[in-house]
Amino acid sequence: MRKKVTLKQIARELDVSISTVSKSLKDSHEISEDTRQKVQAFAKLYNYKPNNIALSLKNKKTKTIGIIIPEIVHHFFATVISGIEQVANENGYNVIVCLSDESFDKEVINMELLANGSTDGFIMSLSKETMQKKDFHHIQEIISQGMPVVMFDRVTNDVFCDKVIIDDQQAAYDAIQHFVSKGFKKIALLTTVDYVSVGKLRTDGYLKALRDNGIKINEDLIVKIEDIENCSNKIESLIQNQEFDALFAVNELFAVTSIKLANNLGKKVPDDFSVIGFTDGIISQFSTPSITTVSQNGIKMGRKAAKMLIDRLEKEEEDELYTTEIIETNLVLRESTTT
Amino acid sequence: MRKKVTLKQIARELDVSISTVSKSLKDSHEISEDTRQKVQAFAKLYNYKPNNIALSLKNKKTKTIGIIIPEIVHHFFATVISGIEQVANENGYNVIVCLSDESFDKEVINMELLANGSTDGFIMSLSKETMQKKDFHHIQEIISQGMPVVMFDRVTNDVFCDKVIIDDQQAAYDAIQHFVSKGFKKIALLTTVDYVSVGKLRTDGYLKALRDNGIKINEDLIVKIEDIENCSNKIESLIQNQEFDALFAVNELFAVTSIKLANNLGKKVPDDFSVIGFTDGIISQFSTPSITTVSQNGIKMGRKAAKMLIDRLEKEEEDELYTTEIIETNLVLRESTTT
DNA sequence: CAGAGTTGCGAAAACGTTATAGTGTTGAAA
DNA sequence: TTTCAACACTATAACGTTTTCGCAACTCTG
Repeated sequence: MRKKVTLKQIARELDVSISTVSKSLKDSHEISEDTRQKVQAFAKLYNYKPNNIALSLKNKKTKTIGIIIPEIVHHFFATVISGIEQVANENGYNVIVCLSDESFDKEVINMELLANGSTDGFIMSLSKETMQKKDFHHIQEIISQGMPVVMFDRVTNDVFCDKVIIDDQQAAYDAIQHFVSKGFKKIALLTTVDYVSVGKLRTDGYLKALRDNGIKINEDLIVKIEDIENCSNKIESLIQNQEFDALFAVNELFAVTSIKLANNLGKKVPDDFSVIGFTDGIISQFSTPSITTVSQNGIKMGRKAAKMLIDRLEKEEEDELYTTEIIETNLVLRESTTT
Repeated sequence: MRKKVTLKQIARELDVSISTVSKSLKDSHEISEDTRQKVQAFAKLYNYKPNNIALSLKNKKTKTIGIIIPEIVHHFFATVISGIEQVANENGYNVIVCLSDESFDKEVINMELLANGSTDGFIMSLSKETMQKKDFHHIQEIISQGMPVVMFDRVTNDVFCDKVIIDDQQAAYDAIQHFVSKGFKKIALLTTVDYVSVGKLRTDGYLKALRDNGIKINEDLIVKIEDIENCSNKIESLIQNQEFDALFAVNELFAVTSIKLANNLGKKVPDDFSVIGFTDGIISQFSTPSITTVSQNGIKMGRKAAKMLIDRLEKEEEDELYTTEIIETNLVLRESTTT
């Protein structure tokens, strides 16, 4: 077993000081050509590579970004990580990923652990529980220690930091507008409970669009789903008992589920009603019919978030001006809507 | 801004030595009850937490696992990460994720970087390019430095280390056996080029099952796809020009694509032919018809891999006996096969 | 009351690195 | 010959910890 070689070992072997070795490897002019070459040759032979941990301790920076997200088995989050990783990689950073599992406690524990020197900053999306509790002290604490945080997608106004979001309300508005332009007036909504910020915003966009088009809001057409596992009943009841010609779902799962249930109940999408979903993931692309959807570009979000974080890390003056970047969405037309 | 407090600062404030502070916080009996309480109170007040980097340097272990995978926007890999993260978390480890993007160079660079002190070990799945080149020197090198590596899914026999795989050949065999038991004899295969180890193994299982059942192998029914982006032509040609009553695809994408194309060509699954895919991902669950598939339990693979790595990390005697764990698969029956 | 043991604390080394501040030798200018 | 600079290198501190060892000042014991 060939253990990693250190400066000290090289120094001992060549009978020079550690400083000389370090400087030789950095091509310092303080060291004679002769010595430099000797050291460099030796270092190359033994494949010397500086120890990251020692460097981190010395430089007080780790070149590591902490990512805290609710889950990873989720197309959108996976794309965001992918985007973050791209930019991180381009800038010599690594990413360390922690999953909160939608749990407040896990989010807190993981962040506090990583904040003790393991990362230079954080990119995060809030867990459901955190949003529900509205307790952000762990994030405030970390920011007040001078560690930058960038939030994406699931953000809160209660914390001052950089943010990357899509304009959820506008995106939903556009989707409804699309329906209206096709002549649909009876538009159902499948959404989440209000404490999920993005659900709320998308609902707001739906309501605003209806209002702006002078369409009366029918509460019976609005279904708020709490438990994503057992959403079938509510959706079935909507399809069976209400009359509507279009349906807007605030996520992929609701969209595909409603299509499947409609099928079972003898209704066809888009013949009996059109469907627009949210988040352009695998499901929307590959279900039959494929689903028209509001596409949130996760890669772009991730790249932007990483760029914002690294920018802040690499300029020394502390800038108290936080910005919120909005990533544009677009409607991807597929088979679940009539043309 | 309240910067993190260190032992040194506490020592200065309380006018004791650093050693005393450190020992007090560890409840050492060397320190008087009085001093201990004073220090602990102060530390609590200022929310002292030891610096991970300093600890890593001192202990020569980082409590961090490096994960190197080809991509993350991929349901299977995401589930594996999820499994790894669970076990890592339970054991006080963090995970640092690097994506090779299927590139040999990126795989090498990332591993070498992390190997310089950043992680205690690796869990990895080979990139396509690495498998094609059959160049594993970077992995050998890291193992020879005494850093444990666990490979999963895309592994190689050329490296001695712990591995976690599914029995690809057997799983494929079972899928074909299922077809045969339903009375199908003309079974098509949609597979990858041979250098993708799992593709090769699944193909072998297909061949063996046919042979064992005395079914003549018809090369016209075997389609090897190189470029996953442009697989439509080959698949269409298969569906149009060949006659078969069942189709086995070595991944989800091939399965769903063939169903969609069949649809376009006026054929219905499972009425005209049955389909079994591989990997139980989102697509198989949500496509219409939903797809019968060989389920590889990614979570389980990840958990197992993490367990193997951590076991090796936490026992001091170097064990040269490497094991290969096989995670069982099972056939999830859905709508794409007749019952 | 001398020697031994206990108590409570501090000094120092170590992990691997870099940067700053020396130090001794040489050669040249005054 | 003195003085000063240049050269080539080393020593040391620092990053934040833990841990071993040493050392006083007590408290017993006989």
